[in-house]
Amino acid sequence: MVFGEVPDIVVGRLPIYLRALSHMAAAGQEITSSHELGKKLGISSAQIRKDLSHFGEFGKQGTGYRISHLQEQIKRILKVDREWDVALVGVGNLGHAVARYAGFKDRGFHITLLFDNDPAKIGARIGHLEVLDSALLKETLVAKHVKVVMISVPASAAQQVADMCAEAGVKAILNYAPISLTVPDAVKVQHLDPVAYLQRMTYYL
Amino acid sequence: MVFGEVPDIVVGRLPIYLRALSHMAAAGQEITSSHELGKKLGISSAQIRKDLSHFGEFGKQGTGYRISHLQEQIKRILKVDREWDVALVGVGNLGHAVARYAGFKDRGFHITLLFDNDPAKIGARIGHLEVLDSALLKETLVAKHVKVVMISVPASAAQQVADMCAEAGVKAILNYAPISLTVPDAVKVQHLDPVAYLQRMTYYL
DNA sequence: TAGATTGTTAATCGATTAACAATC
DNA sequence: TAGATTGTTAATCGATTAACAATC
Repeated sequence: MVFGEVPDIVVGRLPIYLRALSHMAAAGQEITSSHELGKKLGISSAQIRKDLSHFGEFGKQGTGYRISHLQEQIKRILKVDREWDVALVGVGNLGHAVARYAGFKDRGFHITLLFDNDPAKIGARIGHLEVLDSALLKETLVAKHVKVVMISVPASAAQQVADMCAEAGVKAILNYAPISLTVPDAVKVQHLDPVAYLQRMTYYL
Repeated sequence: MVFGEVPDIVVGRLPIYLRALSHMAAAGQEITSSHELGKKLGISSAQIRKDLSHFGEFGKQGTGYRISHLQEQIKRILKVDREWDVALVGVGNLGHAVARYAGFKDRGFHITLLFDNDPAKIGARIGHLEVLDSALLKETLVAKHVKVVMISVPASAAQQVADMCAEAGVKAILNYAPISLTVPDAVKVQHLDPVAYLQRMTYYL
């Protein structure tokens, strides 16, 4: 049933649904139900139906959801029915691995720019991309209209990089550095700190 | 004030608080307040005080929190006032970078075992660790009493690895593979899917 | 003391769940 | 038709916030 204020927590579950649907599709499955999906994800079927109802009606009573159709719809809602150019800043150990990771392309993201400030890395090639000087970061992001950036520089440099991204008109930052970034309201940030997730689990041990 | 059922969402914020406190401490700061911490993290001061109140009283009226003391207390609560042995399964691109990442050690985690099922990788060394055959995974985890595992194998193999970990008595799994794992209730899982986070942000673009 | 900040309570706000009519 | 499952409403549950007495 639609519109306006969809809770962020609902938006956050859509990629999870999409991921599960992709696996079902890859296994040749064509139809699923809120019950099946919920069981697979450890979420109640009611929640899945409620979440989806914020955006429209995608299923059929008595039958469930056609997987390909639901995938298309969620991709459209999340705006990953296209391909976003992504810049990656910092190509140390982790950044290098991120740059080589093949899993972005078919889920809506294309790494098109690499940056580092280490003279030993600038000019090097990773795959078919050349590592550019971070000094060119802001102007290049502006020139190429890049809206999505991944940051994998050391924690000490991450805020500064984020500031430059925000000034360059970037709207989404995925931060691999173990530090909480502060950005303007118009910019979204997600933090990817593996240790924080580990610590969250050790509480229960 | 204290005990029993602390909401998981509260537990999940403690590592974020700890991370911010570490940065303050590293900058030489000795005291902070719920207001300052909240501002830095984009969280209300009331929420921070409420969260902490689940575990005890760590501050002083009129003054705030002594950073070193609050760090110690949160580390104790999260059980990272010790060092956990961690096994890493899968040392491809990403796993290799994870194995070399230096940021685990001083936050409570020590990677002590590496596994892969690729004959070309088994026996190789990464840092001072030798890559072991995944065929030995279960028995080795049992023998070494490993409770924490990171999985960075392809999505197609992740569930199988998770199953073996659960059987081996592992209690916490950090999953880098882009798939939702199903595990027994006694096992905690956290998923680290960068693309899911990116998709969550493109919704707002 | 005056100012500041905690820990806690109660009120508000929002998210999840249960239930069911509609309908495939 | 009988069985199944959706989309939606209302009830429940839980988390966040506002406010303030206590007190450093």
